[in-house]
Amino acid sequence: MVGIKNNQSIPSCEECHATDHMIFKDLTPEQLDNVNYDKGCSFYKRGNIIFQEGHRINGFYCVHSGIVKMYKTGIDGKEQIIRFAKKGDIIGYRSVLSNELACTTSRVIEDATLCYIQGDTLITLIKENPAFAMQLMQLTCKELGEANNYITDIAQKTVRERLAEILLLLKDTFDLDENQVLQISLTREELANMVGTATESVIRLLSEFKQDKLIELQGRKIKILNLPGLKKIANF
Amino acid sequence: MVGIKNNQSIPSCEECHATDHMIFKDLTPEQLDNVNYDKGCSFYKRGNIIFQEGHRINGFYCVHSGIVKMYKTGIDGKEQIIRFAKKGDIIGYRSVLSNELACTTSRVIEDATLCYIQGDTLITLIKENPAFAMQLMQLTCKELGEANNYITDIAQKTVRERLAEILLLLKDTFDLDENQVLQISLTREELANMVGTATESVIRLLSEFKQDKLIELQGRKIKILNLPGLKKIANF
DNA sequence: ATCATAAACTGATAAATGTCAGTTTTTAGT
DNA sequence: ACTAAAAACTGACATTTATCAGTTTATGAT
Repeated sequence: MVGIKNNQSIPSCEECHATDHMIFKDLTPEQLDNVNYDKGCSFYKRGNIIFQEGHRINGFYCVHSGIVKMYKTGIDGKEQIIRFAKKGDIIGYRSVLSNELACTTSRVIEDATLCYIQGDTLITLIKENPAFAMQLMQLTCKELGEANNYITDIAQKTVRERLAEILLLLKDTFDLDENQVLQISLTREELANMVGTATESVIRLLSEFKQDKLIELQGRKIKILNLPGLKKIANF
Repeated sequence: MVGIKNNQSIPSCEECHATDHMIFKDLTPEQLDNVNYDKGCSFYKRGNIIFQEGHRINGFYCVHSGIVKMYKTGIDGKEQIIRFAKKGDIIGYRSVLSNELACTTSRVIEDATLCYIQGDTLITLIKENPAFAMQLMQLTCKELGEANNYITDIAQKTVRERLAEILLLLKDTFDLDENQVLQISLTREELANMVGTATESVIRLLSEFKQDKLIELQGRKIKILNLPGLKKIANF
């Protein structure tokens, strides 16, 4: 069955399906079709909130385009960015599976289209398709491993080392364009909220990196000049 | 089938099964019996290593008694303790599921008996028993949520706040005895490796907490005198 | 119970990072 | 292109935390 809802405004899962890390890659054509048919799609502008920490969500979202940041709100409302989601990534599934309230807020940082899929659909797929269940578990385990690494980094590395590491992470996640410029635009405050430091510290350290010819700065554009140098600073 | 291997030296899963957070609680009696039959058990003395970061493990362990610490080794060999495992907890399952090398080392801190279960057994159970699969996913999701909380804490709270929080965590995980003494014995260095700070800082801060009548210290025994006071410091 | 060893503790000092206040530049929306 | 608002930047200073070196005490194996 091909979903009759498919039209120009509702992108087909097929599009995301090409993405290599797509979670639905183990679904049968029929199962994928069902997801495609059941889902709802929305466009979100930069700054929009998809869901908020502490709220109940009954389904999860799949990012079709754009970039979403996931963060927790800590002391004095200071954000701690936990991760980003881009095309093919799913967000909110943790809350559906563990039946807990959302533990992060997700906010659009680059205009995005997201598909909403009912929690029941996820549960049904897990029961019907063990390969999909394994895929999902592996995703969760991978995220858990990364979280553990991040804990160790924040606990043991200096702010300088962590900032270098975050730049490398951003490079791996969002790539560089042909001029070696990071393909994501973040404010200094957002960088600080990833690193876990004060905005002023990020500003000062970026300037240092620039002076040391490791990077070049033009507004929010960050050009990577010396990758090995950054890796050395980050202890990689 | 009741496993013929069961004898005094090999504890039955039934014993752990009473533990409320036991992961195998959704198994059918037959499935539990299979696990019980297939498993191998070993006794480990304090200080023994169960498995090591970076090594391949083909199965996972279930703690029957004792306490195990899981840590990553960071800069200059400094440990970062990620979590503890006690009766009924399973360790190493993340590596089995994600098919990655172990991302932590696990070392016994209180003499322990652990059962070893083949990875295949876990995979089979996931495929056979969707309820168990869900249970396991929920465990992973819960750990992931906790990891995210921890990231935010380390990134935003002071060492003082984190130490108070760790004392509260230890209280919740290992309880207090009738004299309000923490039922786990950790060195100052281990506390520092949980908090993510220097040993000397933990020593000084514990002294401060003692002076402020929040706790009492006798060697490694920590007696909680003022729980609300600690919660206030930890921002809870 | 003893004893060697490891852990706990103390003080002095250095280094990293946070905070605050004010100025300049950039960004995003009309 | 214009412009208000937000973000980026700078410098001075405060605070926290780490480091180092040395002393005392507790631990756990025999």
